Amino acid sequence: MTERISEAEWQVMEVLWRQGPLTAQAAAVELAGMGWTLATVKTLLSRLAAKGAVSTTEDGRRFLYAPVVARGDIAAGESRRLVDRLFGGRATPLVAHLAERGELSSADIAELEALIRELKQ
Amino acid sequence: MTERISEAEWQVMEVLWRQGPLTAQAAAVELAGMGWTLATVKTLLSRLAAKGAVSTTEDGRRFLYAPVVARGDIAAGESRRLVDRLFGGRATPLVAHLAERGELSSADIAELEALIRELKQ
DNA sequence: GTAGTACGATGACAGATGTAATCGATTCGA
DNA sequence: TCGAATCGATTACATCTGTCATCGTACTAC
Repeated sequence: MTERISEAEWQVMEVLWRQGPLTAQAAAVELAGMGWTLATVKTLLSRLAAKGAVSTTEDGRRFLYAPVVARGDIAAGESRRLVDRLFGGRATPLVAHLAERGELSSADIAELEALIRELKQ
Repeated sequence: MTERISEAEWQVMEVLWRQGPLTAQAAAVELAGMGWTLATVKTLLSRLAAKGAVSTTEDGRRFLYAPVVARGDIAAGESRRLVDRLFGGRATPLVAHLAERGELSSADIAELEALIRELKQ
């Protein structure tokens, strides 16, 4: 459960988080954009099951795969890792960095402003 | 130069960014905290040189290794990747997420507020 | 009932990564 | 001058990742 999830695996998790329990087949359809074969999707699902990130429920002859870990938990972990590694654990430099690089639109900035106001309560 | 830099390699880059050109020996001393042998540090430096992330300048019988890529460029790329992957490319949800998880101290929030004010000019 | 089809399981394989030992050449100290 | 120390280079090797093929089995449609 504390296992890392690779980037390809993350894509698979995404559809499970969005679409709830799915068969491998259905997941593959949902992942058509990735250009993977069904075999590849099955491998990724197996690996996710092996590391306890998804559960398998028998549904006749096949499995329904459902996410076990919450998206937010993984996202939190990965964000933390990045912020620790790249910005000494502080979020402000990250935001400053994104801003500096023009990665923030004025809409983003407005949104952030509202968020900050909210956080200050 | 567009090659990714692994996590272990990043640690090596850190000392090069901080300490300027260094010999493998000196870098290893600087990285003592990682619990790596000198051999490991040398391997990482070679790999970084192979992918063009550091330059090697002969200094007598050994090399001085210096960073070629800017820290900010790598950080930007990695941040972007993470934000794209986890938050649909928008920074606000990342900040909101960190806030939600209590990852932001009130000092952080104050800092962010100041930053936002600045960004609005 | 048998030929195809659809499952999950298992095996494959190359490239990246973490971690390190060893090697051939050189230099330096005694 | 000769052995020790030190370089970078080469080799090693297990694990992880991306990507997929194959296999044994069970069902489905004729």
